[in-house]
Amino acid sequence: MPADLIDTVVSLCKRRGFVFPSGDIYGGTRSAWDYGPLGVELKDNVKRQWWKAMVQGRDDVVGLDSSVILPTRTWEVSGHLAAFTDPLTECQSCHRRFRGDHLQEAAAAKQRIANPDDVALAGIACPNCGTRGAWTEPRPFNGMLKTHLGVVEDESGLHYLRPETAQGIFLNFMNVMTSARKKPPFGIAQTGKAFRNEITPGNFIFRTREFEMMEMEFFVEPGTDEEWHQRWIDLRTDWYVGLGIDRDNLRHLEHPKQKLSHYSKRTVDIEYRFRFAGSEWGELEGIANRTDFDLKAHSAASGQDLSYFDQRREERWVPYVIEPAAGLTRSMMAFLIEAYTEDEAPNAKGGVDKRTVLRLDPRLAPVKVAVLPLSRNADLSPKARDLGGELRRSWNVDIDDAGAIGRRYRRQDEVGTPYCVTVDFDTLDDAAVTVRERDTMRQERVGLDSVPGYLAARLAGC
RNA sequence: GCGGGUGUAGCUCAAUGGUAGAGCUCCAGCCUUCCAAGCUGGUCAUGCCGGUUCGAUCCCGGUCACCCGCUCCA
Repeated sequence: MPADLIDTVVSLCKRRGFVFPSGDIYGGTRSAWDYGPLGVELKDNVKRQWWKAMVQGRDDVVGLDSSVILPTRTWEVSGHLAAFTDPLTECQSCHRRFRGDHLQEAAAAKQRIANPDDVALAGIACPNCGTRGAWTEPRPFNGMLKTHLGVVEDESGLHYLRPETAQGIFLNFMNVMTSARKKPPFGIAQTGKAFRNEITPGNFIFRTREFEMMEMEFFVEPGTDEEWHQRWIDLRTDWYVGLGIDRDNLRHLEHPKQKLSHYSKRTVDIEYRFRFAGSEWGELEGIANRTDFDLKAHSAASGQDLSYFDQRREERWVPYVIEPAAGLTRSMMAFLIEAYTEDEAPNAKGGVDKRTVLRLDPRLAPVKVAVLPLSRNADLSPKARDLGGELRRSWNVDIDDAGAIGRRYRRQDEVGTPYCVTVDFDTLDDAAVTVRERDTMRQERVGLDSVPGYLAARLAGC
């Protein structure tokens, strides 16, 4: 395994059309990536597996697709406008940046001053280099991206792009609960884009300003929330393992109390061993107990009752919310890194070659089957196209008749295609083909008519 | 946004103040070709803008992008 595993995978992604830098011909734009032909398949497959596990596979979760732009009031009430607007100041000596209010709070506590605002920033020494009072004027740094609706760019048209998809779920809580005839415990799930004005984007598709999330808000009776929280932590961890992530490359990180988000009572992150330069682990998903914070806040601000009438107890209560919130592009990256392997395979010259294989779960593989005519001669290509066309009704299929057969096997291995079907000269006589499996390189002769059934048995759930 | 570093084909690496080369990849052709084979041919590059100069990929300025640091958190 290469030491610079991430670099190797990133390079593979660009070379084979998984991920391109966005706006490449204009020199690229900071922190944005486009998903190429194979990348969009892989990303959609991850999303589909999440949806199957979280929505279609359960009778207590339903789906939703809410809009990116919501009423501005949403973000005032949710607390994001306040929480995402941090006054940042920079030490002009060492150029480190700090939260101005945090510096004042720390100094106030030290000097036993009640109100942090009474502490002058000019008197505070830089925690990094010790220089006193070399601070720039604190400037608000807003983590939300702004846009203006309407033809006139004024304050009345100011809107924000959602920094999480969850709020669209809270706003639709009553609509969904009554129309879908659900009652707690039940959940609402959605996937979609979210936007954050990150200070430091980077690590390939790990942190970007525009990103895709998979979120589910699970509404439960107060008092049962802690039990449900733990259950979802386990379920979500098992999901990654079930799709091929080694349990040893996953860990749970309990958020310390003082670092909890403004809405959270307890948050546990599922982290993956990305092996970044600088930090080994990176977050895949946060599972938060959001309590009744959001529903209560929106209820109070809108005047709409967002409580549930419990017929059994004959009383109203506002549900607590357990939220597994996953980064789609982050888990895609984790699946890629986990799947990347290099081994050795004999070549036609009698030597040994490096063989790169993406051992993706077949459910995630961008291409399920490759159909390879051994030669372009002897009418093998038309035969292959006929077979490919038939298989295409069920799966994403690649037909490749260019170059040596060994090279084409290797190409498919590199992008994780689980099965290759080779049409050879004998096919014309015996109406059979060779099916070759990615992981074992095992080959089996299968009659043409049996190929769809043979593959269907092995690609169940794809 | 600030500091430091880096920008030559898709990748790895050359070279030069005066026509930018190679290997691999990729594409086409030949070959009854089952694990990156062989032979022939082909496509593709000095990030962008400006300055100095007869002439700039090379020197200078700006800009953009990337990498490292400032932890933002899906």
